[in-house]
This record gives sequence, C-alpha cells and structure tokens, in this order.
Amino acid sequence: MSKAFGKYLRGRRELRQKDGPGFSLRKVAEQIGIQPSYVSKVERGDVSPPSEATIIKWADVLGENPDVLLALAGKVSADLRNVIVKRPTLFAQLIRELKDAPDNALLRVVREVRDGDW
Amino acid sequence: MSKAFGKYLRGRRELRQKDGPGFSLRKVAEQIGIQPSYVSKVERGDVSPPSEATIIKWADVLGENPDVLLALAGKVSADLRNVIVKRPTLFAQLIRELKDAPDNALLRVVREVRDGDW
DNA sequence: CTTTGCGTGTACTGTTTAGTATACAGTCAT
DNA sequence: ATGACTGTATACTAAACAGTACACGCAAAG
Repeated sequence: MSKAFGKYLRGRRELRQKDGPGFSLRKVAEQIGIQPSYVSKVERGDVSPPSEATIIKWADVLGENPDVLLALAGKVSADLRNVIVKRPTLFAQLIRELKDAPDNALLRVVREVRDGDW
Repeated sequence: MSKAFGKYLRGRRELRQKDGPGFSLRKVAEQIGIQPSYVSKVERGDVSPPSEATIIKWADVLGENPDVLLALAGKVSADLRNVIVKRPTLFAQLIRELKDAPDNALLRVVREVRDGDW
C-alpha cells in the first residue's frame, strides 16, 4: 500500500485535469482499461500498486516516465531485469559498486559509456 | 517452472554429495528449512522456483553465488532492486546503455568505478 | 528381514496479487 | 429537480505463489 505512489499519480492527474478535459479519474481508468473504483483506491494508497503492465499503461496515459512510476511502486521494469539476469555477476558487481556513488559520478559513467570508444 | 534452475541446483548438489556426506536431498532440505518433497520438485523443475528468501538460503547451503541462482530463477535480489529504485532514471539509462556492451567492456567500467578517483 | 536413508507422487492449504461489480453521495449545469 | 459528471465505499473473487503433509517404492547395511 505504498502511499507515495498513489499521491504522485493523483498529483499528476490533477495537473492534466486542470488544463484540459479527459483526465477525470473515470476517463483515465477507461484509458488504462481498469475500473474507476480501482484507480481511486490506488491513488489514495488504499491498495498496493498495480501490476507492472498496468503501471506502464498508466504512465502512458498520463505521459509520465514509466521507470519512475515503477520505482515509486518499488519495482524494476522487466526489460532492465532481463539485462541483469543475463549477466548477473557482472551487473551485480557494477550496481553494488555504484550504490553510493554521487549522481554526477553516475552521470559521468553513463556518458562515458554512451560515447565510449571500445 | 523454470527448468534450468532446477537442473543447475541438482547438478551442484550432486557434486557436493559425491565428495562428502550431508548433501542428500533430505539433508539439504533440512538445512534450508523446507520439505524434501519440495526440494525434489524444485530440482526437477516440477514447480516454479521458490521465493527469494528460500533461494538465498539454498545458495548458502550449497555454497553458491546467490545472484546467479536468483538470475536462473529470473529474479534480481532485493538489495540491487533497491539501489535502482532509489535513482531509477540514472540506473535505467546506465543499464540500457550497457545492455549490449561486451563482457570485457563491462568489466572495465566496473574496475574504473572501483578504483575511481571521484 | 527389517531398519535406515534415498528420492518421488499425490493431495491439499493459507496468503497474496490484482483486480471487478455495484451501489452510493456530492456538485454543477440546464 | 433531473441528468451528467465528479470521486468513493463495500463486498467479492479467480488465479498464482509458496509451500506442507504424508505415503510410497527402492536400495544398501546391519
């Protein structure tokens, strides 16, 4: 029943709702393909966050970053999981090593890798 | 009902069993704290892999790398998940970037980070 | 020949996940 | 004051998860 997840979702939806129609709880529920009552419960943290698939649709409807929403729900997306699962020791090492690295260090590594000259 | 997971476990246990006692299916079950019949079913891929907690005990008993066992079960350990969940965009970027990088490139990054001079 | 240890087959179970279905109460416009 | 929206409360549920309990058959050892 992760509270922050629901709060975030409600906040975001209300923003979209303020400047344009189609973002009532019911409309959003319909877009996602779930019941309004369920959206209500999730947004108030009355139930634990939905499945990964539903969270991704939700992100899609609200125009949010799915990785962030999944993270707020305490989850990691299946595609990232797959990458790790294919080379567990290597990625486990790397991630543990980077656990306490500051953000800018992390960013440096990302860039270094992106335009890396291997 | 992941087949490879069970096969691997059985293979490993049989190795330990060959050169020393205390590694019968029953003994291992007792060490882990689960039923022998369940160990049997898991080892033959008759059921889907156990919970993370049980897999970790299992690794402990057999002296295996828990990350590898979890990976064979298609899972990522909670501590790694936590690291990612705390900075989802950064880690998502990094992992996706490294998805197709060759092993040695990955290793280089790991080392670079380990004795990094930030 | 029976006890001990080995792995297995069958049946059953509590808990969690991931929601649905339906009814209800307030507000706003017509 | 009715209809068309809002959001919410309550009750229920199918399927998956994570195993347990117990009986069975087979070998080897005493």
